[in-house]
This record gives sequence, C-alpha cells and structure tokens, in this order.
Amino acid sequence: MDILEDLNPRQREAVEAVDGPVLVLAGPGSGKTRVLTHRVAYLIRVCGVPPWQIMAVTFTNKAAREMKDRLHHLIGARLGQLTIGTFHAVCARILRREAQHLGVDSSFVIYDDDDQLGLIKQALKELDLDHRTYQPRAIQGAIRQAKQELVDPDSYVPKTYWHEVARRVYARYQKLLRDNNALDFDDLLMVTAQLFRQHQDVLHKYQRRYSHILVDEFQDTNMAQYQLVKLLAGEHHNLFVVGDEDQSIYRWRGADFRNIQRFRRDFPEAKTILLEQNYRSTQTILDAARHVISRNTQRTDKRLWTEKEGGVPITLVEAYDEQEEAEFVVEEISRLVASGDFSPGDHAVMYRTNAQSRVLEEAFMRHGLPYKLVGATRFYQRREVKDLLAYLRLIHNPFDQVSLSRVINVPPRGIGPKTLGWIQSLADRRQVPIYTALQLVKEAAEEQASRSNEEADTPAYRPQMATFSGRGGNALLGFLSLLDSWIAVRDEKRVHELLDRVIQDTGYEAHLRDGTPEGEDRWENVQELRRVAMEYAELPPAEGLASFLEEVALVSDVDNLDEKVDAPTLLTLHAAKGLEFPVVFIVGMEEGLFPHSRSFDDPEAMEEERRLCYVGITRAKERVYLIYTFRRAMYASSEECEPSRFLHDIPQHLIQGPGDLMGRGAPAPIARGPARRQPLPRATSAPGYKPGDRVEHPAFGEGVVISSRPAGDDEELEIAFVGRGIKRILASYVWPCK
DNA sequence: CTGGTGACAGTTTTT
DNA sequence: CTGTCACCAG
Repeated sequence: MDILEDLNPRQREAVEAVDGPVLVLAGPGSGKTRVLTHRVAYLIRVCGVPPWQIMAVTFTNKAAREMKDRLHHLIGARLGQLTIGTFHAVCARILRREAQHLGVDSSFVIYDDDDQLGLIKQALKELDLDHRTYQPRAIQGAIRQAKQELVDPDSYVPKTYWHEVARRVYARYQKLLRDNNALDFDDLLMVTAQLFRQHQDVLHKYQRRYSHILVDEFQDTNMAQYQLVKLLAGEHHNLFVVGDEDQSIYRWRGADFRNIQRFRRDFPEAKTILLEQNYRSTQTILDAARHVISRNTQRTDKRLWTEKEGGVPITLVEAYDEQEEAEFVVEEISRLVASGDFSPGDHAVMYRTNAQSRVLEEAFMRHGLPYKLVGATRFYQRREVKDLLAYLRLIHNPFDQVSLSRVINVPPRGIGPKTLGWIQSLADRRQVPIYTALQLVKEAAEEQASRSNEEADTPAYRPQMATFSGRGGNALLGFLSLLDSWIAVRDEKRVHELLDRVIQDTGYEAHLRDGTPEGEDRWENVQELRRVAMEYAELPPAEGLASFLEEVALVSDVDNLDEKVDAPTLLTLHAAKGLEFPVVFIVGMEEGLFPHSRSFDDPEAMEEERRLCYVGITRAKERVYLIYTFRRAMYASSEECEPSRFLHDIPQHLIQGPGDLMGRGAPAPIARGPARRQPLPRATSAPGYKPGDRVEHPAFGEGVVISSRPAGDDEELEIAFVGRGIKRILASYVWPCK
C-alpha cells in the first residue's frame, strides 16, 4: 500500500482514521499537506469512496492548486471528479446551481473589496449620511464582521447608535447588491449558509453528495465557514480538519482559531492527532520559535522535534537605521551566496508592514541584485486592470451598475458627476437600471431626430429633451453605442478579442501611456491581463467570458511568485505563511513595529503578533537573522527604537551576535551600553565633513556637501548630487572624492 | 468637466 | 513622506 509507505506513524494514523470527525493539530513543517493528500488518495483507492463524494476546502487558490498537483500523482485522472477549492469558489459553485432558491440570477457577479466600498459609499449617499462620522471603511468593517458571523441586517443588534446607523447602511447595501445581481465575498459564505438553513432539502442533497469533507488551515476559518462545514457534515460527521492555533494570524479578518475548541465541543467523539515531527528546520530554530510562542496562553502546547539536531545559532543584529539594516541584509546574502552554501533564491526577507519593503528594494537595486517582491499592489487591484475588467463585466452583464459607473467616464469622455447624476435620477424615477435608462434616452433622441423637420418643436417633447441635449447627452449616447457594439459581438469574439476591441474603441492605450514610466508599467499590466485572457481562447466565446470573469473574481493574487527565478524574496510575515526558505531574515524587530503599536492595548492582538513572529521564524530551514535598528524613520521624522520584546524571549544560548555588537543581556531588558551607537563597519570612520566637500556615493554618484550635523557617532550630511537633487545621507555611506 | 491645491490619515489582506 | 479625497478655479 504505497499510500501509507512514506508516512510517519502519526501521519499514518491521521490518514487511516476514516470514519467520524478528526482533528489534526499540525505544527509547522510537519507535513500536513502530505497528510491531506494521502488521506484523499486513501479514501479513494483503499476505501473505495467515489471521488465525487469528497470535498476538500482550502483558503487560497495556491493551496488548492498545490493539493491538486500532488493528488494528480496519487490518483491520476480521477482528480477531476473531486471537489477541491477555496471556500469561496466552492460556495460560488453551489450558489450558481441553486440560484432559483435565492432571488439572485445564476449569472450573478462577485464584488471585491473595492466594489463593495463603492456600493457602501452609494448607500451612504442615498441615506444622506455624513461620510466623516460614518466612514465607509468603518462601515465596511462592520458589515463584513456581521456577515462573517452570519448576521443579516434584520437580526443585527446594534451596540451603539453608530452601529444602528451601520445596520441601516447594511440593509441598503444588501438591496443595492441585489439590484445589481451581485454578491460580495462574504455573501458567498453567508448566503450559502442561509440556503442550507432555510432549505433542508437542499442541505440534505449536499450532505448526501459529500460523504467526506476535509478542511485545511482550520485555525483560519471564521464563524460562517465553520457553520458551513458543520452543516455539511451534520449527518455523517466525516469531517477532517487540519490546523495549528499557533499559526492563526488572521484574527483581524474574522478568523477565529477558537473554532478548534468549538470543533472539539461540537464533535466530542472527534479523534485528535498531534503532528509534532518537523521536517523543515533545525532544532535550534524550533527551540527559538517555541520560546517565543510559549508565552501565549490560549494554546495546546506542542513539542516540535526534528532529526536535524543542532544547527547554526540565530543571528541577532543591531543596525543603525533602516538603511543600514537593508544594507546588512543585502551584503549578508551576497556573502552567503559567495560562500557557495546557498543560492540567491534560498533567501527570504520578511517584514511586518509593506512600507518597509522600499528601503530593501532600494538596497537590492543599488547593488544591482535581482529580487522578488510578493504582494505590494496586487495585480487584480490595479486601476488599469480593474477598469478593463469592469468593461468586460459590463459586456457580460450591462446591468452591473458598479462596473458601469466605474468606466462610464474612463478614459474621460465628458460624463462627469452632473451627467451621471442626471441619468441616475432618470433611472431612479423610472425604476430601471442605468443601462435601460440609457436606452430610453437613445429612443427619445431618435424620435426627436425623426420629428425634427416638422414637429421638433412640439411642446410635448421639448422639456424632456432639453435636459440632455448638448454635450452630456451626446457623450452618454456615444458610450451606449460603444457598449452595444461590444454586446453585439459578445458571443462571437473570444475574451482577448473583446479586450482588444475595448482598448481600441476607448483609446485606453493612449490614456495609459502618457509618457511616464508609470504609464508604461500600467500598459505592461494590460498586456499581462491580455495574456491571462488568452488562456480562455479555447472555450466557446460566451462560456469563455463567463469563466474568465469568475476566475479573476476569486483569484486575486496571481501567485506571481515565480519559482524559476533564482533571487531572494521580499514579503510580509503574513504572506510568508505556508512557505519555507533555507535562510530567513526578519527585519524591523522593534517595539511598535513588531509587535505593532496597534496591538499594545489589546492582549489578544498581542498574542497574534507573537504568533506572527512564530510563523516567521518557523519558515526557516537552516538560518535565521533577526534584525533591529537603533533608529528608524517614521514618516517625516526619525525615532529611536526599542528592540522587540520577542527578542528577549529567545534564550541567549541559541543566539549568536557579531561579538559585543549587540549589547544584549538576557533575560532582563536588553542592556544597551552607551558604547555602541554608531553605524556599523561600513566606510572607515567619518572624517568630519564640512560644506563644500566633494563626496561620492555608491548609488547617487558625485555630490557636494551642503551641511553636516552630528548623528550619534556618525554625522548626517545634506548633499547635492549631480542630477539627483539634495539628499540626506549618513557620512559613513559616502567617501571623500579625490 | 477637468486638473490643480490643501487637509488628513497612515498594520497585516487567503477570497 | 506618501496617497486619497473633497473642494475650487479655469
């Protein structure tokens, strides 16, 4: 039975526990994906469960894809009969099939965060509410939270007057969604749960269909997701969940790791299996991570162990500021690569906030080294991509008002707020969507034209027409005829051909390529989108458009991480979950940054920061570098920093510092002797510059010193660089010009 | 209707 | 120091 062969006893137990509920608590690197895939294969090949009776849900498309890839080796073509996907994708599929029970059309569109925010703003406007008191973002948060707890506007119990207003906005927002035949991300879950609760027959159908349910990253489920799987498994209880409380880092998005406890309570007969053998890291790394996480209260203690005993100590580094921090990282990576032990792609640099990536990027660029950046602005969130997708959504469904108002004046075609407001109010008066209102205007205009010879001045027509005669009206008609011309060919043209037509007819290319480098970047993104569209060229046109739109709605990040490129990866700690690297640098280990200051007054938030640190450290296979700075630029000013409390939790014997570089005593507060305050061994000690001195900088080239002031043991110079303007730079970064 | 200016706020982000 | 948004002058 090859399926069980390469599993350790615990993993094997998890795979073989076929009947009833099973909870697998899987530490980092303990092979949970392996357990999941092998269990599916075991169910099919050994227990004879038909593949179509198995549902496996994940949180990310990436996880789903990885699972499919691995399963392909184990079960081959039968893979296609399994239901594997994200919660949202699985729910969307169910909802399209059961649309008749729901008051939505099965062609509903899925709104993302931006669309959602737009609709909330509209709701606020319609209710005549002040957007300063009722900030759209805050309202959005309240609505999302409610939906994740399966609370609809009618059952919403406001805690404060503000929440009462939020409830009203919520109700209005839901109506707007329905008017647009749209669901937002959270609806996919909430509406599915409602469907199951209100239609027992439908629920039974799915309960019978899926005899085995598996859930990955169970600690990240929210209430809605938990209720969903609980409902689905309500009859047979064959629910297999894998999770790790210590890696729960999405509390702020509604994830509730207490679902693990709930699971134990709701399924008391559940078998619990601990996976504690780690196949990733050295013992040193595991020990350090355990010391950090063990200060958390609400957790099951696990003792991770590995056969990779010992290992290199954790390296702790103090840098003068974020520049030097970045410089250290880049140089250390270069050194490790030069030593021959590691290749560039073995390294990851992790940080708490995206803003920290910039300095790092600059350092890599200065050294002429390539790097991979994860996250930042996501592809499908870029303006140009969203614009073009809105056009396509509009072609697919011209009644989608959110998409319509997004693009009706992009590129600018003379339809400003006034004209938009006019057509909107016409639509409201007639109780029709804007698209229909546009058609009414067109009919009226045609009628007027045909009468223009003799009867144009008939009093009955004049007042109605007067309003849209002129620029606004013509612009609207122009837009409508564009849209209609695309709709006319919608079922013949393939997605990328439609895209080309839109770009062509709207002059979108010229709109983007305004001569700036950013414009070129944007145009490049359009090309990328076109490449994605090309992948749907095989399908019949109408189907191609529909599945393209579904796919891009639910696949936000194009998992752009290109495995083939051999370069260091820059990413947030959150983005690092689920990944592993031989060498991990965690930068910005300072109080206020990591842990973030927002967590100071909330013990639960602080525990989450701690878990985040745990996740970061456990990504490493061989080496970990923890770096903090003496001072860091915050917005405009630069502030002195305190080393992160998490550093104190790692026992001294696991740590190695470059000599007395860090005046650090454990376990007491980090002793920072007054001695070491200067930037590190970079250029020889600052010689003392005065205005007029000529200096050279590795990136900016030659410049002239304008002013100088002491900064610690270093000095901060204002330098005018040839063609680069004036920069403030530490003396140790420049060399005197001979 | 557009493009410019000033006030204001500013973690993390699976879908 | 950014980016976003409301507001005002062409």
